[in-house]
Amino acid sequence: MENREIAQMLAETADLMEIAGEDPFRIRSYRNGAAAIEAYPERIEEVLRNPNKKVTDIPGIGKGLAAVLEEIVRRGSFERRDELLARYPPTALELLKIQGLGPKSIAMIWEHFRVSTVDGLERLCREHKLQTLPRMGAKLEEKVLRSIAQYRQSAGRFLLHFAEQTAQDLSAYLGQVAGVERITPAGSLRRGKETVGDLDLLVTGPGAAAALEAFVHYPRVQQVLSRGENKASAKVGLEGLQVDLRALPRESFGAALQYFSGSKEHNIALRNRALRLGYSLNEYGLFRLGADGKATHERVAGETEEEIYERLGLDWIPPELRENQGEIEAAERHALPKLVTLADIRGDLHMHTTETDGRATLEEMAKQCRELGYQYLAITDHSKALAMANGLDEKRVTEFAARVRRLDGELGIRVFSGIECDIRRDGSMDLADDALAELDFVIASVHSHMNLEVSEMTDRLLRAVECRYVRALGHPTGRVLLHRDGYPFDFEQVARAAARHKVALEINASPERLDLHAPLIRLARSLGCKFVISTDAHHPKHLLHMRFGVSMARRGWLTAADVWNTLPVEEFEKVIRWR
DNA sequence: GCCGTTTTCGGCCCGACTGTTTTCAGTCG
Repeated sequence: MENREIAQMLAETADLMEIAGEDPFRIRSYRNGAAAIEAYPERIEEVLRNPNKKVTDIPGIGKGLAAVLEEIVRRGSFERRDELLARYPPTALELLKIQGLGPKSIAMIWEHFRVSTVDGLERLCREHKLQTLPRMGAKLEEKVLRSIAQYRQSAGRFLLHFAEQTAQDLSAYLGQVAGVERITPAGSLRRGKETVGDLDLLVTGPGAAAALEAFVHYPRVQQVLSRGENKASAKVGLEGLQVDLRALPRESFGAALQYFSGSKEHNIALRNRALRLGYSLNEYGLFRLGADGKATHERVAGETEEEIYERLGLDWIPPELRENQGEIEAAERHALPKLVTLADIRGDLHMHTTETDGRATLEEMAKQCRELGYQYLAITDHSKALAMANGLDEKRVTEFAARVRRLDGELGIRVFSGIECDIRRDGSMDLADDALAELDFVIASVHSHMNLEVSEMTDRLLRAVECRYVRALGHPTGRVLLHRDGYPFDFEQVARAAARHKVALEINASPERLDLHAPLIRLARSLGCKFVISTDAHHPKHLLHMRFGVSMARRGWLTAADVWNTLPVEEFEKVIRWR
């Protein structure tokens, strides 16, 4: 079993314990344990098997959880979890994802109505039965109905990094099949879309058929949906991500890659273009049209994507741009932007340490940044409004900045002192000016009061952007993927102000946020904004999420020149010290 | 349940908001 799945089992049990009203500190231990295991670089199964190692050496794992881990690995569950699942149906966990309902309410709803599903909950709200329970009223019913609608929208989709991980695991497994030449992800994963509905994998080589056979016997397959000569589909993993694996002949690999990468809108436009030029395009290749207007068997392209685009009079279009948002016209004019790449990134400008809610020290984070080949980083812990994260007050800011200055240069990498400063409800900064003035890089972020009126939220963000110490606006929309929409505000107005005040908009690379997204990036760029791409890392391994932020930037048509943290350190320093 | 230890049990992040109350429980971050 994968660490991620073990962690999920512990976290779910913690949720169930919360519904059962158990000791909150014990629940927290389960959550801590889950986080520790998820972040642990080595497979827990291996650690348990190795007599020279102890799982209790992992911080957060003691005797109790060690026994639980052993039981999970041995039989796929553990006693406490089984007991709780006998008391509460597993669907009750789903209700926790409905905003406005917590464990106490879910327990009460279950006790009173024996309702534990989203559908059942919706009925209770519509029939105004929820408000018969203590402390629940009409407003809550409305809120829950809204949350249910939002929840349904995101159901069945998966975060980009989860889909990527599944693709990598599967590729490693299928790569061992003899005669497999290459395995390539297509679909929205290849386009770098922030969420993925299902995973398309293409496999070529003489062993492609054998790969299909191996795929349906992949140990993590939960359910085989279909199995043909050229394609197999299955639900993979406990999470049930649908994977479609297609075996392809080499001569049509490019056509299939193009076809299955999408987007649908891009492909429709491309096929229309092919028709106008006297071709027919499908997943097997680009074929010449006959005198009758029907496709002949004369294949003029198909082995690579490049030759297909070329035949259609287009430069090759990077997958991230394939949304039929002007990329075909630009490719025709040879005017596609030279998109920013991961290799362009020279620093990471948003991360947390053990000083607040991060899991590694400032030295550990800096070392990891150096290993990634960066020239610089900014340490940006939370400010005091985020009490739950042990945010820094003015005194600690000053002390911490001094520590950062001492460290700067010592590890062979520039370390800038920074803060992720909360924007208070009225738009003022959570820290006094003289504290902010000590820092090199101030990110202003909203973490509270997210349900203000549009005008109030807009004014709040405008005031933050106007603050002379602020250099970047952190995760500007506040969205959390599959969980919460961004707060409403006049983005255009704020972006204009950011451009005017030389405040960069952050593209937050954390897989749960990926905020900003493509349409807003393009809009902001057109208004003259600059950007930073940062990971918001709370652990050294989160620093590797930079690639997701770069994908978002590419989807937003950005070049290296649009992104501050592609600058060499001397130039970057000039940019942040301009006032 | 973990941790650190004044080695055997006490402490473990908490403030603000919301909707429901009429003094606060539950939720959120």
